[in-house]
Amino acid sequence: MELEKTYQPTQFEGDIYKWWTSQGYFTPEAKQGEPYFSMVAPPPNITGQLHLGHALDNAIQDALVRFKRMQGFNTLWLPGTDHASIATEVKIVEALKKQGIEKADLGREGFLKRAWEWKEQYGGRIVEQLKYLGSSCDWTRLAFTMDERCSKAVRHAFVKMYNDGLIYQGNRIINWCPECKTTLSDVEVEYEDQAGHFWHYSYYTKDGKDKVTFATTRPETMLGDTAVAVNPQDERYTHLVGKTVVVPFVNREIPVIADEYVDMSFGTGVVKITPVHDPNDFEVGQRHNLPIIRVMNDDGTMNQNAGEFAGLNRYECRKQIVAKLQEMGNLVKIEPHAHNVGTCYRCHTTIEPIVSKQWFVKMESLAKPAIEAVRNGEITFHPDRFAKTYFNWMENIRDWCISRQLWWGHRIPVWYCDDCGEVICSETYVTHCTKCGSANVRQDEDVLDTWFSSGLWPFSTLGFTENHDDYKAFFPTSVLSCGYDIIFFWVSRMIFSSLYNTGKAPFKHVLLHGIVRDEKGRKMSKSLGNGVDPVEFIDKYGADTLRFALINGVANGSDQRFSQDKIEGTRNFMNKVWNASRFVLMNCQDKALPTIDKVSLTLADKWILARLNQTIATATELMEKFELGMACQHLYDFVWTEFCDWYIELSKPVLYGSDEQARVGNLAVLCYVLDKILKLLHPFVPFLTEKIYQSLPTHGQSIMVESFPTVQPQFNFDDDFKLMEEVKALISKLRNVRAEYGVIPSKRIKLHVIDKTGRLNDVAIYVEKLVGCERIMFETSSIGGKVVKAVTPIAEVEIPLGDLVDKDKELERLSKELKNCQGEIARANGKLSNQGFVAKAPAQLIEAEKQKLSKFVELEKQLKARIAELDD
RNA sequence: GGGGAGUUAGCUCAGUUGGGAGAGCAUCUGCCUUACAAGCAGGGGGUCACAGGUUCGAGCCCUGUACUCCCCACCA
Repeated sequence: MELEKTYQPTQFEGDIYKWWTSQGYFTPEAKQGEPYFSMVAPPPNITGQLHLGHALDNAIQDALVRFKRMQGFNTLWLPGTDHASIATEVKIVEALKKQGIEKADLGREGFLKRAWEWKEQYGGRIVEQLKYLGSSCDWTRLAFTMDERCSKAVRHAFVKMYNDGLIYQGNRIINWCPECKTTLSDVEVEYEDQAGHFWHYSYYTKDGKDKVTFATTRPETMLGDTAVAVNPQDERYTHLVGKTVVVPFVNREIPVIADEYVDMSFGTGVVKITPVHDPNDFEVGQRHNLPIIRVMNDDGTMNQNAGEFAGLNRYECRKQIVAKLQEMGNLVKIEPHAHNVGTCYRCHTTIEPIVSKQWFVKMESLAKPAIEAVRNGEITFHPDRFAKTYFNWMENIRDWCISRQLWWGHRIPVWYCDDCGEVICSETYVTHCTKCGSANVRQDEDVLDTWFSSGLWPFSTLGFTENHDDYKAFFPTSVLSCGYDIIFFWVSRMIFSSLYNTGKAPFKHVLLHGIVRDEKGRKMSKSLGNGVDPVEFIDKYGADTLRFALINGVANGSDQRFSQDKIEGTRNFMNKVWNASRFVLMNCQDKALPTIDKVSLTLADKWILARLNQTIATATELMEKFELGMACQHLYDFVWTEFCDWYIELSKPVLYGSDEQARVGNLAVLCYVLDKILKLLHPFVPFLTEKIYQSLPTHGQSIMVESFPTVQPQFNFDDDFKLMEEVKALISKLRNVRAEYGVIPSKRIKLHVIDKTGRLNDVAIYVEKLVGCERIMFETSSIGGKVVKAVTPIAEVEIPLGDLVDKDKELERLSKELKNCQGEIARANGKLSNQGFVAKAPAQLIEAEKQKLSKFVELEKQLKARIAELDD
C-alpha cells in the first residue's frame, strides 16, 4: 500500500474507526479470573457538546486502555452518558420558553416525554463526537444513568440507605436556586466575589428609648428577623439582653438575645437574626427556639409575610426597604463591601438559603471508611497531593441534600399513604399502602441529585444488582480518570457509595488531570467565547494530533494552555512519523527482508537497537506510573532526534550504496525499529500508527491487538552504543567546523583521520555522508599544511581548507576548546579530590568521573600540542 | 481563616528515588542535501523567585520571605 506524500488524517481516521468497531476489538468477553484492566468513563452530560476537557479525558483513558490491551490484559473501557438532571432540565426549559411553552403547561408526563426525546437527540450526538477521537471504548456496553440497570441500582442504594437510617428527611436550611426552583447541595454552589454594600441601620425598643445598630448585606431579609443577637460577654449590650426591639414595616417585636456566635469585635457587635434565610442565623435560631418566618417565594419574590413588599423581587424589595429606612431615619450609613455570593453552578443565579423539608444522606458513617480506603492505600491518587484535598473535604463533610424539585431524574422511591400517613420506601413501584392497604398513595414529587446516580457508576453499569458476569469479571475497576475539579462531586461519592453498597473500593487508582485553558490561561467558557471546538480541530489536524498535543509534556493534575502553536508543532510531528515511514517503505519496495536475527548488524544498527531498548524501558515504566506526558516526550525525542535525524540519515549511504546485502540488512533494521515505534506510539496516536502499520511488509491484523514492545536484552550493546555516541559527537564537531569556517554546503571537503580506536573504518561512510565530505583518508600522522584540526576522544581529524584557514581564528577556536576542557578537568579533579565525595558517592559515579577525567586530560594534551604547533 | 499549587531560556512548559540545566515556539546564520521547507545543519540565550539550612553534592529535601494562582470555609 502506497502512502500519500503528506499526512492527511481525515482521509483515513473515519474508516479505520469503523473497521476497528466492526472487528469487535473494543468488546472484551467477561472472563472471570483472567488478568483484567477496566475503567468506566466519566459520563458526559447529554446536554453536552464535546469540549477540550472531554478530548483530554478521553485521550488519557484511551492511551491507558490501548496500552493495557496491548500488554495482554482483558480490557474493558465502559462508556456512557449522564442524564444530568438539573443541567438538562434547565436546557429543556430554555428551549421550551423559546417556543412559548412553560414547563408547567406540559405537566410532568408531557415534560418527561420531551426530555427523553432530548436525550435521544443530544445523548447520541456526544457519543458520536467521542468516536471521532478514536476512543476504544466498548459501545456495546454503552450505559445511561437513567437506563433500567442504573435506575435499579439507584433504587436499591436508596432503599438500603433508608433502611439503615442513612437517608432521612429533615427541615433544614438548604441552598435554593430561585431560577431553577430547586435545592442544591453544598458543592453545587459556586461562590463569586461581588461588589455589595453594608447597610447600617437601627431597630428601636418599643418605647423608643433604646436602639441597637447593626450592619447587613441583605436588608430585605429583615422582614423575617426574629431576634437580634449580641455576645454574652459584651458589656455594651448587657442591659438590652432580654428586652425587645421592633422590626419596622412588619412591626414585629423581637428579643435581644445573647449568643457566642456574635463576634464582639466585628462591626457594632450586633447581628440581626433571620433563621429562615441564613445558615448561621438558622443555627442561632435552633439554639434559641426562634420562630421561622419565611418571607420569600420559591421564585425569589417576596411573599405575604413581607407585608407591603409582597410581590416584589428580592432586589427591588431591598432597594425600597433601604429608601424607606432612610426616610424613617433608621439608616445610619452605607458602606461599600465586597463579599462572596453563592450562585447556582448551572445558571449562576444568586442562591437563597431557605429552610425547607428535604431528603438528606447522613455522611459521617459513610465518610469514615471512604477516608480509610485512601489512607491505607487501597485507593491511590495520582498525583498524590489530591489525596489531601480529598481528606480535607471528607473530614469536614456535612450531610448531603439529595432531593431536587425537578422532574428529570430518578424519582425518590418513597410513597406516602394519604389515609394512614404511612411512609413507604420501596425498590418497586407502590400501588397500595403496605400498612392499611389503601390505594390512596402518592409518590414523593422530588427527584434525586444527579450525582447520586453518578456515584454508583462504577458498579451500576457493570450490573451490580443482578450480579452480572461483567461485574464479576471487571469489578473493582482498575483506574478512574477525570479532572481534579470533580473530586468532590464525583470521585468521593463513588468511593463511599461503592464501599457501602459493594463492600469494595470502586477503583484502585484515581488519575487526575487539569483544566485545558485558552492561550492566555483563562478558563474556556461560553460567556468569554474563547472555547475551542475539538471537532473543528479534528477535521483540520486529525484526532491523533489533538490527542498527542493534549497529552505530550503535560504533568498530571496541572492545568495547561492550549495553543495553535502546540497543535501545529504536533501536526508536524505526525507528518514526521508519516514521512519517516514513507522513506522506509519506499526503500523496501517489495523486497523480501531477512528477520533481524539473521542480519549482520552494523555499528549504527546496534546503536539504534540499544537506544530503542532504552526507550521501550522508559516508556513502559512511565506508562505504568501513569506519567503519560513524560512517556510521550520520550517517544517524541526518540522518533524525531534519534530515529529520523540520526538513524535514517546514517542509513542513507548504505541504502544508496551498492552492497545489496548491507542494504537488505539495513532495511530489516529500519522496518524492525519502525514497527516498534508505531507500537509504542499507538496508545497515543491510534489512527496514524494503524494506517502505517497496515503498510508494513510484516503487518499483522491490527496494530491495536499486537503486543506492546518489550526490552530485548540481546540488543543492549553497551560498548557499541558508547562508540557510536562518540562518532555522532565527531560528526557534530565536523559540521560545526564547516559552519564556523563558512564552507558552503555544496562543497565536498577532504578529511584526514587519525583513528584512535581502530574501528572507524566501519563508520567512514557515515561520516562522509553526514559531514559532506568527498572521501576520508586514514593517516597515521599529521599531514600538516593549511588544515583545520578537530580533536576528539576517538580521532584527530585534519581538514585541508586551503585559504579559508586562518591561523588566528584557529587559535581562538582551539583556545576556547582548551579552556572548556580544562574546566572539565578542574571539575572532575575537584570532585575526586573531595574526600567526602570519594567516601560517600556511589562507586559507579566515581568511576564515571575518573573516566571523564582521563578522557579530558588526553584531550587537553592534544589541544595543547596543536596550539603549540600553530604558534610556531 | 484552612488547605493546595506555582515562581526554571524572550514565550509556553518538562525536569519522580539529590550526582554535570532540557523541549517546543521565538530568535540568529546557512541550506529546496532524491522521506519530510509541516523540513535539514549550525549558533546565541538561564546566579532554576529571594534568604538561610541539611548534604561530599540541592532546580529537586527542610525553614523562612516575596509575589501569583486554585480549592474549601466564611464575619453578619
